[in-house]
Amino acid sequence: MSFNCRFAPSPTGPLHIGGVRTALFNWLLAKKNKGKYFLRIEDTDRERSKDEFKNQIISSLAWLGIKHDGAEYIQSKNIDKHVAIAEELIKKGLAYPCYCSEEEINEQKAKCKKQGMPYVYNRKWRDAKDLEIPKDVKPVIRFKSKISGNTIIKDLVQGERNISNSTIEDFVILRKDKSPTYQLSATVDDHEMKITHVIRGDDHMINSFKQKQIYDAMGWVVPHFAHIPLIHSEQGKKLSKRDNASTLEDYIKIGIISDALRNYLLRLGWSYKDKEIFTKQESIDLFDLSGVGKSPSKLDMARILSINETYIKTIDEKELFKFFQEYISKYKSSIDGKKESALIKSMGFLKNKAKTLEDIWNNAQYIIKDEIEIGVDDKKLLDDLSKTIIKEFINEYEKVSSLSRETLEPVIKSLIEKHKTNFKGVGQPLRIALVGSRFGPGLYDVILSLDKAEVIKRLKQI
RNA sequence: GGUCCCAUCGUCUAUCGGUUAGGACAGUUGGUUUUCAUCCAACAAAGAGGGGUUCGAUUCCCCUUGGGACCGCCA
Repeated sequence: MSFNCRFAPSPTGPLHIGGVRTALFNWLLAKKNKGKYFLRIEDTDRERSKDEFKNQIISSLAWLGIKHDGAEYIQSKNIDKHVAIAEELIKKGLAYPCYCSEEEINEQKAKCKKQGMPYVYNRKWRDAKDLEIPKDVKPVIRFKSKISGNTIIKDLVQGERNISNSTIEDFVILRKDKSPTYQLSATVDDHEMKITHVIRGDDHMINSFKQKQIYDAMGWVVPHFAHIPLIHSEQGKKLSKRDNASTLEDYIKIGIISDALRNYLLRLGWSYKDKEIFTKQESIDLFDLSGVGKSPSKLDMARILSINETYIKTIDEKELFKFFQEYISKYKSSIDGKKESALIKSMGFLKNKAKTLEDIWNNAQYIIKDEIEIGVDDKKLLDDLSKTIIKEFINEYEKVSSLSRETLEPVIKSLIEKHKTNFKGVGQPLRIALVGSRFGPGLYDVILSLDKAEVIKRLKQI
């Protein structure tokens, strides 16, 4: 059995985190089954579709490591085919022109609302041989939906779903300007692309019932459907663009790395035993639609940060620096080339204090910036004894020829003994002078991460 | 309002009729430590309610309650 999956976003806005997960699940299912995963840009809403969003969607998915097979499929390029199918349906008597004006439709809706009844198009033109065709109205083409019986979809996630055909109206497949609507275009394209598995959000359930009828009308093979539960906001509602942290970009810009987000999204609505961390390969091997739950899940920023932290701690320093550099060049500022080697060396301890790449950026400021600022509270901690200790440290430090933790330790220890204090008594003033804050990396890490001249310069400023 | 759907710790989830209901994140407490963190350990935390079915229900069925999705010439 072949597996052809697709992700079909519309380029009318930045890529949504729910969409990213849908893409991930499609990709995973395809890869697991040695099938193909396609990307289809559904740009038939000409007013709202923008190239800028299309490009952003493609690069966002690339960032996540989801690569589509072949070139991306642009739906608007296939409009002629969609229209041709609509005409075929008309010929077969399975679609028909509807001459209701917008006002007429609106009246119907208002009437239904008033009566507390659900609105369904009244099928006025379905078999309207006797009706006089109005001259001034351009018709839309409606699909002749089944009136009686039921439509059943064996959903791979939701199980068997059954709906009475009477609740499905004769939906529009061609607008009055002859352009195809989503229901038609998506169905025709899925058929043409030989899509075997349609994985999409649960909000598409009704569409699948409608689309199944088009497949049946055309005598096409109906693909398998899998409707995955939606991702909810903290308020428990379908995530919308208005919610904060709803787009992929929102996560990238705070320094979430791609593997971590992939792992988080994978575990949102899907699970495999007690396993929490999945490499990309593991996720391909282990993914299965049977592991997808039926109930919607809420976004949990704390969990995202935690998984990100795990990944940051796990990956090696060089790779981490690569991610870091990529991140700051886009969202912060690029760094002086001279600082690079110091930063790479420091990733090892910097990452222990970070949940995000942004944390690393913040914690590395003392290396990145030439001038450090000492906070007011920290400045107060620098009393006369501190200043004496700093002066004495400078004298000893200058004498050390090869700098290492081993050569530095005796210096610190002798100062502790001389002033009958503890590590904090010596370490804190030095850290404040070098980092600008009493919170920071371990003292030896700090001293060794800076040039000797820089250390002396900063200490002498006190 | 109509149609459809969902329901285990605060959150993500495990359990596919028999478990002291497990794990992870967050939380609390304690320990390690060079500050902050990390790390380690412990604690606390759940089957919405009511009926069935069954020797036995979190698990199967029904009702109630709560929540959600859809109801565009958007996709």
